[in-house]
Amino acid sequence: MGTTQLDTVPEPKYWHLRTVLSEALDSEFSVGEILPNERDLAARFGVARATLRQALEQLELEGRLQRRRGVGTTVAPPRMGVAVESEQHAWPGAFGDAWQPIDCTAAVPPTAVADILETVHDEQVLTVRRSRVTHGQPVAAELLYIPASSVPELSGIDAPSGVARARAVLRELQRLELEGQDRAVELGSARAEDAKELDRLPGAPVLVVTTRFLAQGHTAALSVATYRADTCRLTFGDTGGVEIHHDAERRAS
Amino acid sequence: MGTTQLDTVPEPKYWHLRTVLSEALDSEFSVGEILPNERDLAARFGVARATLRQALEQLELEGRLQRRRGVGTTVAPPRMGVAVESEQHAWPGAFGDAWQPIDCTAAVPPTAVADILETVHDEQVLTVRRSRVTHGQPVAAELLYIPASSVPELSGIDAPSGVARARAVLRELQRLELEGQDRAVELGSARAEDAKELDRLPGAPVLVVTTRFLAQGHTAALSVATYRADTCRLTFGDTGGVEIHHDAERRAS
DNA sequence: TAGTGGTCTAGACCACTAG
DNA sequence: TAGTGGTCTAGACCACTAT
Repeated sequence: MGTTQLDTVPEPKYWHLRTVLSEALDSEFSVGEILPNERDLAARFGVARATLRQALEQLELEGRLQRRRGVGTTVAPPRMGVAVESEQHAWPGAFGDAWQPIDCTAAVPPTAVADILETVHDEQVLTVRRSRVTHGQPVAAELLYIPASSVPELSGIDAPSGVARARAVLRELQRLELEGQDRAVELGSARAEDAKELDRLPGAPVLVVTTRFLAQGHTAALSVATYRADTCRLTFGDTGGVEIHHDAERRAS
Repeated sequence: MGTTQLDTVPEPKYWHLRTVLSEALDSEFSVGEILPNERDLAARFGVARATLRQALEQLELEGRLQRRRGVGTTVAPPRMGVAVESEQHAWPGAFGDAWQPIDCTAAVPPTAVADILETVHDEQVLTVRRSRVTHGQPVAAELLYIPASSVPELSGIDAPSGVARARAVLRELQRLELEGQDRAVELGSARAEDAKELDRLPGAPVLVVTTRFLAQGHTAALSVATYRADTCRLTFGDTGGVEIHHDAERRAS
């Protein structure tokens, strides 16, 4: 037998496979290299394709592999560090922020958002879509919810929607005094819309960063940003741009 | 056909199922309630069990469901907010920190860790295991790597290992002046050891929080904490204990 | 022991990409 | 059009939990 026999608690095949593949990736493959296709790999390891896929899914979740339909499975580059905290204590859209406004609409937000914004449940709020691109790759999609009460001067602005409108709204926000902000990170799965923007399939794992911006004793804006969990490492640095050794990190078992 | 026909881009069954189940959870189930078993559910929706499971996996990833072998699938409570930033600018083990020391050993760390600590690759470092429990439930497991050079006075301490040793090491750490810290969050999958401590299966999704503690111009300690991604929402609050409405948040599609 | 979720198989077909 | 990964099926057996 190829497998160890005296397993007191038999390890699932896919988990063992994950380990074997992981070690092979470290020693025998370099970034960007294409792996054999799933059918061949499954045959080579003597397992069903579904089992092999379970192992590949794990490795993709860990950011080690990248799979693209119609193309193949490649060795992923180390996750890129994406600074989140750098925007601390500044409104979205402040100078130097990493986001690109896409458009702006007025819409009734999900009830969850309405609750946080303390608006009535069927009241429209301004919704700015933004996207964040790093090294030419889309890494995050954001929805910024802004109650009309946060930008009272907005009526004088003509652009009814689109990027111009988005910029105008963000400009108006800067006039308020920012009293603080609040951040949470959790795991989620990409909604169809976000998945498209992030160039992933629906349900892809994402890190959801929810930020509340406080002004005048209320939540003046709420940002819900979804980052690709496979390619991103969110950094919250106190110490400036000190870089952690990514390459090494991934071997940390 | 039971399915809608004019699907221009046919939605995968499991994704549609996820949506249907998600809505059912919102409207027809309450926290802790047990769902019908997978075979029944699959039959009821007219799909194979594997497909049904794909939908359940999604919902579990999103923290909506909890599945336990031999027991069943239950509706999960809202994710709990776990404060990460509150420990800012304090050494691990400082008064009021949320972690319980488990033990302390000396061991050669993974090369990744050695690189960050700037130790020689086969040099032993102190390794403190700690765990974090909230509301009676284990939420995170941590490995704290401390080069011997960070705690020079340690030789005078007798406890060779175990909790006492761990406490002693942490106490020694407080003597250094903390110059800053550095944090990163990324998605990972639980190693067998962590999985056990977190009461999950190996490979379960976790949020890995890596913190570097800087003193004397070097990385004086490195913390790698793995949080259960299904039950935890990591919070980084500037504004004290303002609570976000969890319940609502989960409906935000 | 009965019932649950977890693993695994051996197929089939589909959607997408590139030559 | 050939080859890839993505979806789906209908089974089987195993590990675990409660009774």
